[in-house]
Amino acid sequence: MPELPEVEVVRRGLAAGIAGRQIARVEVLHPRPVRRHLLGADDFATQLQGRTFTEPCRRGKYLWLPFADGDALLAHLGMSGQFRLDAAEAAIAPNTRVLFTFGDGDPQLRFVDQRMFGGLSVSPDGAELPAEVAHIGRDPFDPQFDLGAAVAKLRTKRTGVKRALLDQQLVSGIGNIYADEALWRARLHYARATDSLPRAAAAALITAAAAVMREALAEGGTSFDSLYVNVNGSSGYFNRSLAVYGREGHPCPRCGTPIRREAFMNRSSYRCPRCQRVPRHARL
DNA sequence: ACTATATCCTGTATGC
DNA sequence: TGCATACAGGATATAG
Repeated sequence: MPELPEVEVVRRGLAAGIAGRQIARVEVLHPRPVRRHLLGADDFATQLQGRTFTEPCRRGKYLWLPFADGDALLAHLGMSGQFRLDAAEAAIAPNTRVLFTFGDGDPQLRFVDQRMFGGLSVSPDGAELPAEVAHIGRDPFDPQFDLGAAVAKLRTKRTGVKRALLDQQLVSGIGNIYADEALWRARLHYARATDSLPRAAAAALITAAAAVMREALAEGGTSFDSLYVNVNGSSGYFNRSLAVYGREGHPCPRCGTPIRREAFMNRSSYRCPRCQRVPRHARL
């Protein structure tokens, strides 16, 4: 759901909405989203009081909101996390988990998360790069992203190519939706063995993932329902441009063959059975 | 060391 | 109508 383009839309919304603002009060309405803050919800709220946000940062699907003092608020949207900027007097939406009130008044920052796979925590000295994010690979939007290195690393893996795309330590930011779209563009089956993939094919695959995510960002991200929205509560339009994801039975935009949905890693994978043939040596 | 699987969580949709 | 089940899937702990 929120993958790189969606998280970037949120980051930009936060840049406009909270940079430079000082926190007056934090209220944790549900403890689960702050479970990674090991000192507990009360400490989380107390620690944040009086801090001033600077420009928000992102790597892959991780967000962090640095403070002027060098620490940071670390955030992951998980499956259904949202940041919303709402007037303090506006009704509290269902599944609102954490409220941030600022010294300058409106708007409030609200963290809403239905499934609570995401979460917030304070990362000491995390302004530059939180320790919790250090193991995550650079994403394709990162100026220091190294395509050659990513290709080399992918080809050393002994697994299927979709697993490799979803591995955030290899290339970050890609989730189930953009993995399927990239595989379709590169005409690869998800179970194609990474170690049998020619260098050029691997490069084309990662480049396709970057391209589809860039196009999605330009459309404001992908959304199927109200679970992914920007800080204003509205959703992007890229789902209109998806070739295969969520399109079981619809014709492949390239060859017209009906798209197939298959179980994969406890979730779904969508592919064109003609453009993306089962490889001789499939590897899941 | 590396790869694969189970787990967390809630709301919505579907089947009987 | 009501209850049970499937599904959405990101990241990580744990198992192999």
